[in-house]
Amino acid sequence: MLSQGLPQGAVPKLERPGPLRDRVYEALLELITTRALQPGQHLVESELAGHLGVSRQPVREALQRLNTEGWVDLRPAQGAFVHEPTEEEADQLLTVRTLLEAEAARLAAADAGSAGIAVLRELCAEGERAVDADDVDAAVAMNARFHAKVMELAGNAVLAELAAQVDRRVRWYYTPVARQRGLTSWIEHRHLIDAIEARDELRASLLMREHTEHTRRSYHEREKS
Amino acid sequence: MLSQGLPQGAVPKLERPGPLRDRVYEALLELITTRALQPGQHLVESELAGHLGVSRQPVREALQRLNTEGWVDLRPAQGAFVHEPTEEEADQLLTVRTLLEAEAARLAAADAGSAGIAVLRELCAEGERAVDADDVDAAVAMNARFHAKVMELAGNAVLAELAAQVDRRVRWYYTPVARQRGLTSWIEHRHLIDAIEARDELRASLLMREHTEHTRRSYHEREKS
DNA sequence: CATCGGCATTTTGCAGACAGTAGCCAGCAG
DNA sequence: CTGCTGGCTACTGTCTGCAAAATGCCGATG
Repeated sequence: MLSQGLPQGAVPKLERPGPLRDRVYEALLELITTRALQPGQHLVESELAGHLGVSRQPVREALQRLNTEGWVDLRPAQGAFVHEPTEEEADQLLTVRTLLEAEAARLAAADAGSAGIAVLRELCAEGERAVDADDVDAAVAMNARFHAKVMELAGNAVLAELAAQVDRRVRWYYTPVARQRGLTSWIEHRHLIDAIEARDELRASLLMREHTEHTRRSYHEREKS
Repeated sequence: MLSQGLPQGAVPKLERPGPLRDRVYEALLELITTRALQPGQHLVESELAGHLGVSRQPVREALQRLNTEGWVDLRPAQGAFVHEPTEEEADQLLTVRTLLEAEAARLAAADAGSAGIAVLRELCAEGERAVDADDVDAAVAMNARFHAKVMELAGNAVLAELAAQVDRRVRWYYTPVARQRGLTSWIEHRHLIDAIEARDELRASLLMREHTEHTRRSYHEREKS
């Protein structure tokens, strides 16, 4: 009897490696976002396959997905290239992000429960601690989790999925500047939570819009220096 | 210097069959949107491959793309199933569409040229003619082109791409009802054009929001009958 | 010296083959 | 009759092999 003392939970589904293509996908995405693969670089299937220790097929499927999500450009009969973000595209992407996040804030304000608000406050506090400790990586991570939680409270799965993709790309483009503005960001978060708690949809939406627009402004200011 | 007098665009690039996976993708998408493949149906790779006269590989890649775009659900080690839209999801999708279209209308109002507005009026007139002729298919097609043109005038490629995906899925969900309301729709289009021409961003945005919301209302009314 | 044509290499696109696994049915013990 | 177990089937996931297309280079030529 092997199946005797399994203490409940903790073993949801017996850790399976999952489809290879997904792991390849995540590996490549990691390499791209960390700039290990630079924009414009030519990605050779067999090269990646050899480097990751798999065949070309999973690599192909991962590249297909990265292509539809806008991370790589797949030119027919020529191969995959890491997407090169232009100024214009970055700006447009930020516009869309502002739109999606503002709507999420509005929806969250419309029907957030006290439990969700408590979580937001907790995340916010944790983020501020990270900033105080000068732990930039942790602060960035907490920022992402905060926005994701707001999105979750909005209760719109479609919106959440789109925002997740857009957000990730925005973060890719704006990482340098995003790492800069740590403190003021969390003050704005606090105000946003207050608006959500007050069920003030309009104010929550405007605050979030302003909040994300600050990123754009920081970027353009940085550009001058 | 050969590349001298090429009057920009207009060169069809010598129609080539294009990658097989793309054609498979479009074929499958057509089959799904036309309900030839019903929601929940199990798609067997070898079956599709045989039916289309190609190998499994292009089919797999097409399914991957359809999966990331939300048309099919790809359950590991079990295969692909046509996505089954739920009431909740359809509603959420419509919310997002409203959001994107309204923003597009605002942006279009912000910087549309007279040339673009002329095209809109032309499309509108053509749509009305189709309605008068009771040509429902043409009217639906013109409606899609009209919205696409507004999106183009917005000048935001990222927004346009997202909206294109969302719009197509919305049309899939709401085809029965969408075919109904033909005439009033074009009156609203006219008002929208007026607002864009007047550079009235707020009014354009609100009109578009109202316009797309009508679809939701029509759907819920239909539900009762 | 510049340019054009052809060749070789590289890389993708596609097809077929093999292994692993989930689901199902029959058979059997209780 | 019911519940379990074993094997079977069909499908997916992955790997390898082959042919076509594009690129870049090199030599030939005006």
